[in-house]
Amino acid sequence: MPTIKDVAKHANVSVATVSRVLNENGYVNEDTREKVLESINKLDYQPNELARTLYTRRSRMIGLIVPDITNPFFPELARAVEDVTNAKNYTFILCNSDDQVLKEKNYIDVLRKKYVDGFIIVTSTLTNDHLEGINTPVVALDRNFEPDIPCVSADNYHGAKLAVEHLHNIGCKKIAHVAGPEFVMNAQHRLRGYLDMVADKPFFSEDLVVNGDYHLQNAKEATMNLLKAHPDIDGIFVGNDLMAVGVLKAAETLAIKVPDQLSIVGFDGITLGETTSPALTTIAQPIYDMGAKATNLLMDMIEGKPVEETEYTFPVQLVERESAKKGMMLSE
Amino acid sequence: MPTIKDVAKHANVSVATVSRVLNENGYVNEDTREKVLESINKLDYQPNELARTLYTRRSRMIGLIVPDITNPFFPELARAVEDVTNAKNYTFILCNSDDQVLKEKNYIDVLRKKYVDGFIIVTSTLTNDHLEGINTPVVALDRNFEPDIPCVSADNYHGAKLAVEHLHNIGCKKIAHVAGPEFVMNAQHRLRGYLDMVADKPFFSEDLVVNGDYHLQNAKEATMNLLKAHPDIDGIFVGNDLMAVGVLKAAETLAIKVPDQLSIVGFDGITLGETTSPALTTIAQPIYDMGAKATNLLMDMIEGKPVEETEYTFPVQLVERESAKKGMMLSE
DNA sequence: GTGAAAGCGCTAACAG
DNA sequence: CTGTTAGCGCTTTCAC
Repeated sequence: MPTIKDVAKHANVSVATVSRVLNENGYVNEDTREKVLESINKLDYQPNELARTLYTRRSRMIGLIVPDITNPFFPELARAVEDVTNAKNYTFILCNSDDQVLKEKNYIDVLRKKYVDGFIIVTSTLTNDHLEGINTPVVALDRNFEPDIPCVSADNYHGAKLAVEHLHNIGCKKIAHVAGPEFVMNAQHRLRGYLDMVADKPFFSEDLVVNGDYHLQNAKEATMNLLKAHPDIDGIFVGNDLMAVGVLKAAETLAIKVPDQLSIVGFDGITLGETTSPALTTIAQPIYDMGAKATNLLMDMIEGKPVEETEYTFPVQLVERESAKKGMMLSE
Repeated sequence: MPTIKDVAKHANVSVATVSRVLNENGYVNEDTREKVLESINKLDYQPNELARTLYTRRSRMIGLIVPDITNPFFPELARAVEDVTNAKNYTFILCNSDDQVLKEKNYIDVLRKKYVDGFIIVTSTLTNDHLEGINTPVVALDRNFEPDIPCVSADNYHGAKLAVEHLHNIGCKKIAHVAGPEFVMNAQHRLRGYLDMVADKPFFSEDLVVNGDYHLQNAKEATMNLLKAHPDIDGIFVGNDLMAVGVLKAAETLAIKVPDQLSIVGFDGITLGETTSPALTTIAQPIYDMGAKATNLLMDMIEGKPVEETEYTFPVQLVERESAKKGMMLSE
């Protein structure tokens, strides 16, 4: 691999001059410019990013930290981040935290040592203390974790209300909620949305809310218990689509027909929801747009552009598929 | 951030000495060692990986290139790679190629400039020509693409036979195949396995094989056409689980009952297959083990250990769930 | 306009 | 055993 020195020698100039044409910075005679460019071409010279980074302290890499890469929501998000970073000639590094602060911290440490230019973090457990002394730009995605860190997320509260409202509209008389982990901000908002819709209804009692931890299996088990204790539940709003699949499974196991006997509405709008039987009615977030927005935002911060807002909330949307339909109680 | 110089000054030694205790290499007096260690602690010094890399040409990073991060198979694989790289103090960079040589090449270029120590590549389109001049270790995963590149994959051919055999055993009389892309090696092997089992059967005709391109939607459409043309098909071996979900969908759309009227066997053993209704009978690969093996293999190559074998084939296994069951034709 | 030289933070001869 | 020094490949003052 040729170095800048080789190019300089070949073109009969100094390395400084080569560097100047490389970075299009400083004066350089048109003729020598041509000469240098020619040498670069001839030698197939590629600047060494690393050496560059060592000096400039910019690596053109960003880190994306997500809690669970096997939840399809995050690959879809990652896909957006990838496209934007690529388009801007950046590289992104995907990190999986399992929602463990320790792993998050570790990744941040490792990546900072590699001079990454910024982080996009999906986290519930990280606080400013962990970020202390980091002057690397950070944007929060999907879950906001510190007031002064720009955050891109969906309108979780409103989405939850939308979901419950829909279940109500199609005639459900007793609506339960399978929630995400308590420590996850968006799960809280979704829960709150649910509660604000049903808390004053006569059918409501606190044990209509169970915890599924954003995991399929946990959701399935929690739902089995829920449905056994309350056989008259006819609608469930589930905190995310992955868990909703678990709820679907639970219903199947108990031989409860969806949507005839039980209507289910999920949250997220991941592709997985289209493929279940019945296909999942859900509150869809603009996943790709959110990922892209977060990435663009981060790039702007990296490039020193001022960030106007600190909170970007994306609208959500009810997607009617099969798991929640107007049924027999339509007349209501 | 303190540098090695700061530590040297603090400990009243030269940078060389600090470097020596850092790398545990060369002689250094126990007392001065202590002293240096103390300074390192006091200053909370962290060696700059980048500067190190520039000199050693080793970055402790590897690249993982996969064709489609939104196919759950690959996150599961990535998960294994992540765990192993972390355990060995490496970082991995995930790249998505969309099965496009151009993107693959581009990623390889970019990452090489960042001095990554090795690549794990899932590809069908890359050839040695593209890797020419790369003296970075490479291992192929899931799909072998060049004879002299070590490859970790599953026994696709045998798995396919297993699948067809199972369909046969439970009484299927007319077994079709939804294949993956022709240019993908493992898809070829699976197709061959199928053909070797059925080519001499009276029911067989070439149009029992359709192409689903390893995509859910394509598989669904292809299957709709297939089932319309051959309503008497009672068993389908599908090239991967993702497509099998599409096949399930197709059957549902046509009001064909699975497994009562039609048995379906997939391939891969991804978690998604447990969550469909009916749950997917499939040929499971040891996905995590394969990912881990490939990573360990790559690490060994990076560390200069000799590689004994060049082909690591993992056994596959029939996982019986609900989409293929002994049905009415059991008596056969 | 262009080149010499210092330096980004670290490693590895080479002396002593 | 330890320090001096020359790089790794690039960028950027500062002279000329």
